[in-house]
Amino acid sequence: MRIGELAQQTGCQVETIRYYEREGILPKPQRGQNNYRLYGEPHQRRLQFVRRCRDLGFSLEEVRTLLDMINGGTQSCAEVEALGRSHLEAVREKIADLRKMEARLSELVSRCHGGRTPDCSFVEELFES
Amino acid sequence: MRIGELAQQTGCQVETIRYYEREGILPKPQRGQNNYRLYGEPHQRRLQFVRRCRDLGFSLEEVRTLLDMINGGTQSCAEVEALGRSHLEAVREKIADLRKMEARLSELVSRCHGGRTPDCSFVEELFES
DNA sequence: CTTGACCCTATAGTGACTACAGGGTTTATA
DNA sequence: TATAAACCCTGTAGTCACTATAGGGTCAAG
Repeated sequence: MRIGELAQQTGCQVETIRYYEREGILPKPQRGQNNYRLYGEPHQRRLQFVRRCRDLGFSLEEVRTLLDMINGGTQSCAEVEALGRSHLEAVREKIADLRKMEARLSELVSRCHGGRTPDCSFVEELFES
Repeated sequence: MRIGELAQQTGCQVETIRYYEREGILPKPQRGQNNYRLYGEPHQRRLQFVRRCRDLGFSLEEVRTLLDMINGGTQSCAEVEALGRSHLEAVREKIADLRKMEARLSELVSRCHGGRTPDCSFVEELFES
């Protein structure tokens, strides 16, 4: 199939697929007489793997690492697990950060009573505290 | 004070301060005979405002909007509140996203029992599901 | 005087895309 | 058959919010 269909099948943009190829995340596919890329199931499965990892917040570098582990053929589930746990920890930290942000924003917003007053506690606190 | 001291006082990098000036977030300061930037308290207070907004996850564009509201002199606390609430909502959505991510990662990781097995459920699920 | 810290401008790089320019190929329709 | 729109290609630049580097000037302390 051509790149447009692969994009549809995987929910990944055409341009992103080309980007992944340039970055070495996807191998170069075969080409037709017209120089169009031609993809088969292995490419599709690999791209779906990449997208799932990305959806889980893995960076491309981490995805690359995972793919290397798999393709090395000497994949150790312990290494994969370690990467997964490390990333899970990062996600939890990010959640914690955002929760702090949320709490502070909630507080600031709750002190807003709207209106056309020149004194806005939201702004005042950000300027002073 | 010079830029290095302003950086220290505000916890903001020298290069970031220059960047903010280029982006129009900070007004151009006066210069000394040596062409060094010279900052006073108004600049410091403004930069601290910018940093606090950034720490709360506001984009530079949103910061710019807030500053315009304030400097327009016709600031309406309702507008500020609206921006704050909208942003708070975005933060909550991001948290929800991350929570989903966390849950999925937790699930995948919990199925990992380590070891040198060629069958890694983590990888298998990402390739197949 | 020397040297290291500080300052300056201009420009490029980061990560993960996304958009655009300019041009070729395919497909569906009149 | 002709046409127009959709699709494909490569190369390059832009997005966002910084961050780093190159090359050069100024200041302050020893």
